[in-house]
Amino acid sequence: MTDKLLNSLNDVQREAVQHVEGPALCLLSGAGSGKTRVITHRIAYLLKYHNISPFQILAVTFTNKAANEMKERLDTLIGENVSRDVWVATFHGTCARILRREIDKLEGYTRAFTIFDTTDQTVVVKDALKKVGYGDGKYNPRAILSHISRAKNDFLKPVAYASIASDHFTNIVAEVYPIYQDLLRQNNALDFDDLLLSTLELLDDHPNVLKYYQRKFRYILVDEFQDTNQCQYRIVRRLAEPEGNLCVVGDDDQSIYAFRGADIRNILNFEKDYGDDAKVFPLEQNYRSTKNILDAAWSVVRNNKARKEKRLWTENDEGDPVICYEAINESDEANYVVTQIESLHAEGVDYADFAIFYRTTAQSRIFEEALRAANIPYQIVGGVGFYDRMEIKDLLAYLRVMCNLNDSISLRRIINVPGRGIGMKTVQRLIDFAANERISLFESVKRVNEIPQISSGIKAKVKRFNKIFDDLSDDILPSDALYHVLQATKYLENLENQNTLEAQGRIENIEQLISAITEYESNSSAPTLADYLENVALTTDIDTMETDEADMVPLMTLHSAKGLEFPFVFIVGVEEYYLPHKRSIDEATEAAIEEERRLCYVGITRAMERLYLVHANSRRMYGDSEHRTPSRFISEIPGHLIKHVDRYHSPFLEAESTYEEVSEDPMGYHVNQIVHHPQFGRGKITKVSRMRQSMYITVRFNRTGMMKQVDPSLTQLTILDY
DNA sequence: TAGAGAACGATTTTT
DNA sequence: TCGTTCTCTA
Repeated sequence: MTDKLLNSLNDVQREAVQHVEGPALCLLSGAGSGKTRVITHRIAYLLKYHNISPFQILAVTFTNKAANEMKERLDTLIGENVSRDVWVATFHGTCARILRREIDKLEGYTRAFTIFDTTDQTVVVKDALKKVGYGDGKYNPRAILSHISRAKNDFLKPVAYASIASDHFTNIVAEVYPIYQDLLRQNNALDFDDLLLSTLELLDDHPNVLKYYQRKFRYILVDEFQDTNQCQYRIVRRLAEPEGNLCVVGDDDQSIYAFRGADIRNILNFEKDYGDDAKVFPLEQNYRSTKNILDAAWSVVRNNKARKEKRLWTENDEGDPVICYEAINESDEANYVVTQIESLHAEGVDYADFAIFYRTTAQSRIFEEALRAANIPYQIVGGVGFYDRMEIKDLLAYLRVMCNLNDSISLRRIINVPGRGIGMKTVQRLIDFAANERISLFESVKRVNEIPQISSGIKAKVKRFNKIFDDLSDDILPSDALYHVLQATKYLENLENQNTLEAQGRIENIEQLISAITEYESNSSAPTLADYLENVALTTDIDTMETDEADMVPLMTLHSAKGLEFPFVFIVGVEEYYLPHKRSIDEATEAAIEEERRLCYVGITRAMERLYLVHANSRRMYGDSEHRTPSRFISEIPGHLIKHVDRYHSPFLEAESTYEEVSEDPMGYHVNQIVHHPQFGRGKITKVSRMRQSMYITVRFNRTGMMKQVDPSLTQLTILDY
């Protein structure tokens, strides 16, 4: 039986899975080297052969997507009965879950706490700025927020931060930070950083709590370890302290979130931190890309100084050279990509097998337009999230107030939504009253009668609003809460009356929200409003978008591309000022450029079969045309791996003109036949063609999803089915 | 209080 | 240039 679990692994993977004794384990996992496979197999191995209980395992990821994927793989590997008891969650999810049980041990919080997103945070910072007398908009709330966030990642509480504040701006931040924190507490709210920081505080200051979780989690696994910040690393170290097995998996070359506090030193110094206890396994065999793509990726990333020396290898084919297209301008760039997609699609490549990556979200527009014009279905991955839509935020704000009456930020959002005649002045009076009486805004709304400055007509309106929250049971189901709000506010009727296309879209979104809530309730063993809202707060995009179903070209930023793979990849805007980005160049530090180089590396290593690097000589920027030069990263790829083309010299298009599509090969092969290839396995014929005297059969292989052109006179294909 | 024009500012963003 | 946020006025 052991063999069955370990059979599908290569030697290093197997060793890593079986290395159970000795606490610290670090897997230096290159792109496409099967790390999720190792993590899941390791969990299965612990459960099956080391008698570990599933309750004792904690697996932490960074994204919900990764967590879900891991859960699914575990389900198939060890069965749902066992896998559901393994704690698999994101860092923030893990912390939220712990805090949901323990937070009343921290001063000023209750278990009904709300998680504030970036929008909420910005409102709070603006309030805090006003409070300390900088309400004139001189300071950018987002800049202040990012300083506060960074401070929290470094465990700097307001007092500690104030003592190190040096220049003018940080001194302002030092003034705002404590007020910001007070406001959060008054709202019974935590921001994303607080989830981590408060958990760490809880573990540090409450030995009983620490002991409980240390005993519980005897085996801890951390995915994407290169993306952990100091706080996250401290949390897992703490939990793993006694005997705990800490297994981290990561790749320093794929660390691209330094701007969010990720600290590459965590992975570079892991061995130092754990001394002789640390065992490092490098996973260097790549199962994803062609040799050429892998070599190109390496030739770029090797120029970084802050990295562990390693080089991926593969048994895959050499493949095509990297295609570097020099476009005249941004529309030529978009046209080229679309033309390539069209002609490859005509050869049988699915739209979903392509991907277009760009550095900045603004770049997506021209590609959207070009794709739309060419009637090619596409999909923006990770764009404006479903939960960021206005109508969804409004309705969820109602639910948030129901759950946590102290959440004044949400209350303020909805007090006049839909419009009910409670204006800014009235709201300000309510806020002032709350401040004077040292009560929450909700309490102030309740006691509106005591505010003389508010006219009796408006008082009635405020009372009518307040009534929405009367007589709600504590354990109201999220769906019932939503129905109650929709009914009490006539939100849908309001939209229907607007009779616009936009309103129609909003109504559809609300319908989607209803089904999302229903789905949550049927999936959850104990659905509560607080738990639902937590799920929403910690989910970026609606994960129910079935990417497998629809055949669309995905468009995304290089950041969003991490963890994914596609047969045909276009990286666009590979120019100085985009990649590396102007900001990073202006920073003039080695570290900033190295991060951009890693971003480029991540993009390159997504490609399985063919990679296109596209750059334009000129580009319209903020109005006028700008000259652009190819990225320095392109020149880091040696000549034999890359083929430079432009509008007049396109090798693949040229080749096509000599191709002639035919209905059947003389040997009897035809389209849609299922065939077996000695090396690649089962596949389906998508095209039969002739170039000069030779026949070519294009086959799409099931296992890899790759398209290959096979010469049937050289390779033995077995016809399996029709 | 809502809606229209001015003013601003434009990397990336797992949670 | 263009999309979002803010401010002022009807």
